[in-house]
Amino acid sequence: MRRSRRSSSRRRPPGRPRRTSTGRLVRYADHTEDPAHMSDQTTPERIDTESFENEVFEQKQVRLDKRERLNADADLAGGAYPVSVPVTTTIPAVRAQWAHLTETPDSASGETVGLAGRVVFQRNTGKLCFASLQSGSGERIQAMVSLAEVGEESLARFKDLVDLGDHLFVSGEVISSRRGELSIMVRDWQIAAKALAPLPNMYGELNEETRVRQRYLDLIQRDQARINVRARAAAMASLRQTFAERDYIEVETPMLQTMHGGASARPFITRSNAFDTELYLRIAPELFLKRAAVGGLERVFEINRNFRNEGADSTHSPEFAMLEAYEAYSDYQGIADLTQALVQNAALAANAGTDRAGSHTVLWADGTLFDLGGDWDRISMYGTLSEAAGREITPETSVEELLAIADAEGVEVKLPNHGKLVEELWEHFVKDGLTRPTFVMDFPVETSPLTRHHRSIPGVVEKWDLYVRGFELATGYSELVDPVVQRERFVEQAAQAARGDDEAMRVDEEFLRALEHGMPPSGGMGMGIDRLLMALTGLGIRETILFPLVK
RNA sequence: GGGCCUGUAGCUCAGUUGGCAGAGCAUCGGACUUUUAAUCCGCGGGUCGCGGGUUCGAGCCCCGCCGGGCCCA
Repeated sequence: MRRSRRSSSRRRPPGRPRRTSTGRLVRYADHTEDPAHMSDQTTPERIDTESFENEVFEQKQVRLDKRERLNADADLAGGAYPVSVPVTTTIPAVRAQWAHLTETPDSASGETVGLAGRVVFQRNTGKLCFASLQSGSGERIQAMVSLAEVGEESLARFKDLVDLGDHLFVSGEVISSRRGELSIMVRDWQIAAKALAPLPNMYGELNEETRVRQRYLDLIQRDQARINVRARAAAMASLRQTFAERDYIEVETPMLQTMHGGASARPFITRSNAFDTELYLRIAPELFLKRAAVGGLERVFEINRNFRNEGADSTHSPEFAMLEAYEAYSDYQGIADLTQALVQNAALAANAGTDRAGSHTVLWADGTLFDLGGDWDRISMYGTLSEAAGREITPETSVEELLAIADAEGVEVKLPNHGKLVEELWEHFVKDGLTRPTFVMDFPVETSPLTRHHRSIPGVVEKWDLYVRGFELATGYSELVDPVVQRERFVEQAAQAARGDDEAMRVDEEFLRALEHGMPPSGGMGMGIDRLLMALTGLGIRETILFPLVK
């Protein structure tokens, strides 16, 4: 239904039509442009549908009208959006303290509390109204508004002004209802914040796109959405604690870089007005963390965002959180020990407060129990590839021979060289067979330009990939610290870039200059934080990121 | 980049062979002092993602574009 109203003097010029997520055009008066509070109290804001076709669907118009009524009889501190409400406690605290009341229906505590929550269910009868209030944590408590307790006027106002989705403050006695529901028998109530947009159905699920685009609704509506956020926060805190226990220092290195490096990936390009130059969003923090290591930060880590201008799917996001850590006088074996501890401690943190507390076995969203405990296997890339392919494959195996195998197996490799072929073939033959978390050790040299050559096997580098749940969760190295070899590797990468490999690195003179001052022998590691959460929760990457990039 | 699926009311979704645009919840009006997705009675609410085309007639068929998902490379 369309409401037509005469506008007051503050009529806006016609705004551009807004487009909803489904593409539907909606026109409405933009109340957010009001100079907030004074206008709330003084200016009637009416939607004018006659001259400007500002259209607001009925449910929103009803709420806009209620907002005005709330503001009309309130002082500056109150109205539809009061500056504060006098809470004395929280919904979870009341539930915890008075849980026993539910065992004896229709009982009273004698205690008065003030609390607030979002109205998620409403059951209004003639002289007794029920509202379920939900806290941010998802816990609920029932408010009961009775004619006998609040009087006719307050009850009528409640029924008139309170909608599903509003934040509501109630003050009253903690009781249990006749059905045993823990409740507040309201004596005073107040809108804590008026919702103009209607709450989605609280049963059933939002569709996947709405869950991602309007995560706030997802968080209001779905337990798992709240659990995911908390699991991520717990895992992050756990990572930092594990590092702190080992005397690591956390640093933050540049995200805007004049030269991107530290990984094989295509960068986002942006522009600095001040420097009048192109800048890259970093693809990895590695080259700065190594500068830190040169400077004497012997145990250093960073948890922050990287940006890679590549495809987005269920395991890749253009921006993603990454952990990198470097430890002087360690190596790729030592850093594997650290990585296992980081992940296992994070699993403990994710399980804290569940029935799996103290266990390394995590529960995935599909119901699978996945054991991250124990010591994880460390297998050889060339060894397991040879075994699976049924023929000996070594760093000496020729490109021609590898290409023949690839062709026979239908494996395509862009710009093939020995290293890329071995890695692709390994993924083809071996990767999918891994079920337990596994370190895959000793990679070909071509694809690892920042890694030290193996101490005893020619042609391979001291690098591992950690596979969990079928994807690469982390990668670790004995770091290359020889500046002469590092320069040779950069030059080779630059040649590949010149041949059209836009993932190859460029020669980074500033980084080389730092290395020439001497970096201690070190183990280094990088881990995808989003992927860690995927391993802990069994979710897709868009579920582990609170607000994933959407077009 | 290719293939398949998908977009309809505030939310979740139906929509038959091309023939008046539907349901549940939500909203609006009414009844109800113990409800649990309350119930009962009644009324509204639509740029069918956008733009073309075919047709007497398009939510449906065809073409293009946009958004989303899955699979493949």
